[in-house]
Amino acid sequence: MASHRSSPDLKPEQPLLPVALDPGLNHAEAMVFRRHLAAWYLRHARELPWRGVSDAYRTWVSEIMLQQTRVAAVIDHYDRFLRLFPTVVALALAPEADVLAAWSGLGYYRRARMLHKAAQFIVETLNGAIPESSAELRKLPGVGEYTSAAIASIAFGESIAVVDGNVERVLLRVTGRPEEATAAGRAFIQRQAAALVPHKARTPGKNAPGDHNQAMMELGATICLPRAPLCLHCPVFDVCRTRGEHLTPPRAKQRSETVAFLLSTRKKAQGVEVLLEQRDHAASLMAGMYELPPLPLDAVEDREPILRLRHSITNTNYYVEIYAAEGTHDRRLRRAVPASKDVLSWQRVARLHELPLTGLARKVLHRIDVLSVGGLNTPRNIHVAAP
DNA sequence: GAGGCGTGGGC
DNA sequence: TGCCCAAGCCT
Repeated sequence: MASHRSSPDLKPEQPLLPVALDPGLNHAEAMVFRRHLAAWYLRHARELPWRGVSDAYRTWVSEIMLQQTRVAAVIDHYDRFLRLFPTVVALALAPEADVLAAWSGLGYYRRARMLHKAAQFIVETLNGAIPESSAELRKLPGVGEYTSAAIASIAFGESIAVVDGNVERVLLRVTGRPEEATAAGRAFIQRQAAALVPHKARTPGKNAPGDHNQAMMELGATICLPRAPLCLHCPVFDVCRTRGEHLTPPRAKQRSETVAFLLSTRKKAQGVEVLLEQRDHAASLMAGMYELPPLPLDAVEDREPILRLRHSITNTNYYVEIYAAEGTHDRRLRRAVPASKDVLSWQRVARLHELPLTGLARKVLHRIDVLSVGGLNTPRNIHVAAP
């Protein structure tokens, strides 16, 4: 690196960096922040299934599930996933389709594939031991900056800051810095977060860094909310420079679209079956997963759906209509399905929970009571009146 | 570095 | 029924 001193006769082409304007917390503010946050977390931490467990595998699974996913959705899947795959070895040995089936409804299915791959890597090359440092964890597929820091601090007490969407929002509001999607903006947040993390605990049973990181996220998730922050309940109100007001860039626009799917069932000796379509293995979206056969809208113009619901995928709000074809009687609707025969198959409803269903298919089949939660019940009442 | 990848809650 | 997002990662 060259010297930063410039010769006096050299005219600077750009103004000097506005170092004096760096709005980070000073040392005293950081101390107050950390102490108040810790006290608050002790009293207000939610009881969540993955809290208070001392099993790095479980921490890892929970953190992968929590990526861009709401706590409530994770709670719905976490216990069942761990019953099916209680150890990293069990996960590594399972067929990928089983892992996807257990993930059905959580979204971002690549996470499940990468989790599965990482488990196989751990078993085959690391003797089944989950790496204990953030640097080593970072090498696993599906484990990035956030997740490596989260697992290392929560499961192993490493003193490293996690920065997720919650932490970023909290730190932007506390410091008053406007949100900007630039390297400088991210570096600022990273510096602030790092300055707040406690040292690794020496007392056995204590985990100051892990608790602090979870407290930061908990604050963002329950108090420092995106829309209407609950500032009067905030433990760091005293040191907050904005108290809820901060600048954010405009968000991407949303689209809306109407789509239709076919619900076709038949009765066999072994039980009721439903017609499903398997998505292309090369599809970018939900590759290889099963869904109800899509119908062209012009094939259903004169009909009434048995079910309407909303389903959003990334930037698109889908208004979904489900049309029923009973047994083999309704051939016209059945023939309107554009899919080729080799991607269509009849699946026994009693075994649907073993299939990697898309979230929408799962939701529809559940809604009309073909598939109950967990897939344990036998089907009943397939004919449902339109709402 | 931008864009792709799912879903459901809430107003 | 429109819109905003939530404990990110990979390419």
